[in-house]
Amino acid sequence: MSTTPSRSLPTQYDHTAAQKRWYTFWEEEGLFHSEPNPDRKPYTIVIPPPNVTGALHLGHALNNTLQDILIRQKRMQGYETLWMPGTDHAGIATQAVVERRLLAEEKLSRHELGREGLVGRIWQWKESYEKRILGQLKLMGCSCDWERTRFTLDSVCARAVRHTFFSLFQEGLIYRGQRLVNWDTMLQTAVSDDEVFHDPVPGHFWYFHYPVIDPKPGEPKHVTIATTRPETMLGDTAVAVHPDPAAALDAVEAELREKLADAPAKQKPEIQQELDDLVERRKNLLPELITLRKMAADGRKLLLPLLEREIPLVADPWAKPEMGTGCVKITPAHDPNDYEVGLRCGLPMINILNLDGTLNDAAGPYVGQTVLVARENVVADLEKQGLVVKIEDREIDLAHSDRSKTPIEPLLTDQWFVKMDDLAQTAMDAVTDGQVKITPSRYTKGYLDWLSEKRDWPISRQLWWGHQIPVWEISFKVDTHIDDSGSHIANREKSRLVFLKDLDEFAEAFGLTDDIAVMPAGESKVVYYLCARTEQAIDEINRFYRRHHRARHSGFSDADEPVEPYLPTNDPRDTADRALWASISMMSEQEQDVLDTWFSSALWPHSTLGWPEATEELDYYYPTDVLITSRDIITLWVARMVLAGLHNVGQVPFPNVFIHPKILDGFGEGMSKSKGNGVDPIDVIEKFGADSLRFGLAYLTTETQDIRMPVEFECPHCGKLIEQTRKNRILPRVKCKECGKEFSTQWAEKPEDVALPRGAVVSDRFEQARNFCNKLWNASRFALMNLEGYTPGTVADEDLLVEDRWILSRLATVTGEVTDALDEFRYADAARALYGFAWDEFCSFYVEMVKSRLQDPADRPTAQRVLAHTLDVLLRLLHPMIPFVTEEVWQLLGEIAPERGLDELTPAASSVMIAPWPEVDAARRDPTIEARFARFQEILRGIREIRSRQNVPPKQSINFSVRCDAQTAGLLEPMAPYFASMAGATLTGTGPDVAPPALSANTALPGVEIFVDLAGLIDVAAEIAKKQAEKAKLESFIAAKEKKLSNAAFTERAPAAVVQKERDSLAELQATLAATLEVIQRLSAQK
RNA sequence: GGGCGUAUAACUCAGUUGGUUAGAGUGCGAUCCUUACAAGGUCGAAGUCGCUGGUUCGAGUCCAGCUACGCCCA
Repeated sequence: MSTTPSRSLPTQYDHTAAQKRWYTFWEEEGLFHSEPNPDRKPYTIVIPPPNVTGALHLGHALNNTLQDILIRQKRMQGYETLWMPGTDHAGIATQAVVERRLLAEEKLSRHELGREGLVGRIWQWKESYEKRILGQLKLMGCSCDWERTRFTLDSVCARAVRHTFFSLFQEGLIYRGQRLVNWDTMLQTAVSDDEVFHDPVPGHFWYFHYPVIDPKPGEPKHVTIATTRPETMLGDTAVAVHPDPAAALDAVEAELREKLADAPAKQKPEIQQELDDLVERRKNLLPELITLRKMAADGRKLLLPLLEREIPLVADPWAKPEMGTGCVKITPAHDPNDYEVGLRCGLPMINILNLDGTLNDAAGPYVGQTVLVARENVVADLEKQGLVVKIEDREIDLAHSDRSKTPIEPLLTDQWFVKMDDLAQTAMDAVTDGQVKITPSRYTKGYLDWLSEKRDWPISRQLWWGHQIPVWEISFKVDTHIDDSGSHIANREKSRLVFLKDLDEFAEAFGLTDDIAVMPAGESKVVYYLCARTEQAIDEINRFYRRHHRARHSGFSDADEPVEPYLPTNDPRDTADRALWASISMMSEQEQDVLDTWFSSALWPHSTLGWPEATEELDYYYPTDVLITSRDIITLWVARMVLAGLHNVGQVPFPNVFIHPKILDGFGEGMSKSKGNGVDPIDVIEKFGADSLRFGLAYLTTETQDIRMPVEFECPHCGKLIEQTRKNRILPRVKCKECGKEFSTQWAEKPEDVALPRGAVVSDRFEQARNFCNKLWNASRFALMNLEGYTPGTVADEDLLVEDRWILSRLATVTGEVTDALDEFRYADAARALYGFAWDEFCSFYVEMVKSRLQDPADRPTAQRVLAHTLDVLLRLLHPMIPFVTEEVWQLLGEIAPERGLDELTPAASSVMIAPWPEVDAARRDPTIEARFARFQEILRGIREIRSRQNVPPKQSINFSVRCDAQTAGLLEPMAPYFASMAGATLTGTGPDVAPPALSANTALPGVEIFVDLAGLIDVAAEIAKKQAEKAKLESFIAAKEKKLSNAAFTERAPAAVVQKERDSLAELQATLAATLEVIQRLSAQK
């Protein structure tokens, strides 16, 4: 590109071409890649791996922009910088979308397709979305080391998962147990609490009678219970009543009375009503509850209707005497609270559900029916028996699966868990002792609170997409055993199995290597779990399985099998071994469940670096430097990464966690595709450019506020923006208000909708950033055009003019501000500092002022050098936020000014991406110059304001004089040319003796009075009006100040400096008022 | 119910340890196609800092209570 820039540079920055050009350039130059380099300090960030479930949205754009800004800055600062990219398999979420599609498009269930088939489909999905996601990141300009891209389900991560599981297993931190889980009957898997949302739905409250068996005289013949899920009565194993109903009512009443006393008047009636109800209840209900309580103590039983099962009446505080009937049915296998009661009271737990949500054998006549059908039938049958007391309408807070959107059924199932006690403590300690710092610090509390509950982590998921749990189960015969002579005996204690008490011996007996661990499943010593650490160990277990299979089905005489160590011989030991093998009654294949996705995500900071191998990367890059993520996964992910890092590597994964804001729409709601208010970063990039996307997001990343971003549809026909509302955002097609034509949205499914052109969802929040990039582009364009004939050279201080010294001083200050802000994750501060400097100082003043000097052959070289240098530093400061436009300009600047610098000439780096980050040039800081310059700006603004209010035509030049002290006069005189070029005003006089022209407009500033000679032009009436308004304002300020200063309390107690400041300020105001009065008088005389 | 956060111009947001007359961008009004930039320039209007009370010489800022909204946990 050696043509004259002025010819080839468009006046509008073309982001599309630049993005493609420079991203390719960076990639080809290998600038994203990092290798361990002992000569430099490392700086590492691992990407929060986006789910392969779907494409990236604006939240991801924010998350990754913030990471790239730091990565690019640190790279410029000379660190060996690694940004580790990758994606997450997101078990249930991904399987759910693929299953939904399978059903919609091919009418196939996962069971019809089979495990292998479904997993194959999900891999296809993963491939296409991974490609799309990585493509989006590249379009955004992310400088990830793509050669190192990982996936949480790839072989490297899988190895880390197996090793982690194995060591936890070996340490006894993993167990299998029964647990009430949230069961998704559609996907047929447990889902975690985080994957459940509650939605109020209209329902009923049914009241039933349960008959009492053999009531004694005076005792009720039945107990009344209420339920929202009648079918669960089939799993009831008790009815509970409060152990001390009177005391419980007392407590509630006391609380209500206290509340009543404190309540504001308007709430009192409501609370009083509650109290009245309570009194009523005490009268009508309490005696019966007390009787029931006694009956429970006496062991009275009830007859569960329909199934005719005897169930006990128990006493448990879960039964609230102030609620419902005061009695509550207990279904331990299908309700979390009842489960607790079941544990406390030692009740049987009867599961009535099949995994698909139909009722099982335990439901008796209702077997095979779905929950809803069974509900109707149960109610109908109870009605026939006259046991339904009443039915109330009621809104029910129903749990739904976030994945399938179907209601959750609580279900008791076997699950795998990680014991969290010690692990959680390590993660808490890491934060309390400062090894890990969370910014903003307020998120620390939530992290610690959550971990302190130390709830065991359920890690198994009944899914097919994920890391299959590396566990195999074997069980031994309990009825017959083998004695030393090899004959079967019934006495277990004499069995050869006694040595299985020692797990080492177990391993030895079965010839297991160190890569297989054994754990007894419970007390019985009959069932054991084997866990494999490596691929080889898995093979070994498979061989183990085949051997057992042979031993059981063909004995040891199978001549077809290749020779293996345990072939039968006449050796008595072999006989014993044979007996041992034969004693295995069942050996399962590998556990079918997979691990919770977060199990593999937790390892991400070290698994991606090659752990458990002692790789050079792990040694060099670990711990990473910062984790940048959003607040909703602090517990799910951040906490688990910390404890996994400590457990596996012995070091925290990162010393810093930065939690960034969430992006909301104009209604304050989170963005999501399912709401239709999601903005695709690609749409923003196409319309505004990647730099604008990035700068706009960084500009809004403040510490406390979420980012609210009203969104609009962009009409593809006329480009008009149509405000998005809650109504139109869910329509498949929207009509443009401007041109009347229709366009399609993400909801378009019908062919006639799909055929319409698509309307992008955008936000004009990015306009400011787009305009800023364009402003920078044009200032650069000006510089490039005026650098023709640039000769490299240092600049002597005495050659610098006021504006040079001013801009260099400001540049030094801003460099410090931006560096500090980024160090503390204050992105918005950094962006705002740069925005203000580049636009209001560099463009609006420096560039304007340097124009005339560039026309003067004598001044031109110095002006060019300062201009080139300032632009150079500015580009470097802006590069992390807006990498493309800065690179575009950097390259052009490099052609015309390949060597730059004021004190020392330096050849420009081949890319701004690897140019050194600017250092604060403290020697250039000059507060005096900055203050003087501010004075100049004030006066300039005063003149412009007069021009404007007097409607002086822009082309007409005016004369002005300034009455001021000699020092200010000395400052202003050299600025005369700038008043001419920037305000079309000729300076005709300065100093204390300046007299106002006969007809003039004036502006009074502290210590300065400006007179603009407006003979023949002035609108006297307007001017007087203006001055009168000013006078009134000044007078009110003065009055306020005088009052303040006459207050002895103020002058005595406030710091002297503050009081003096007020006095000075009052004096200035009074002087200004005097000047204003003088003008009014003069103008009035002219009238 | 517990925790965290937010409330400042029509909109989106800044506002450091309390201290002159509370700022920016968008939008609005006026004006200008001045050869870097109309995605621009210049100027202007626009605020009971959610409400109530307290601390203080002084509160957008600190404290308490209240209201509204958002998020997290149960």
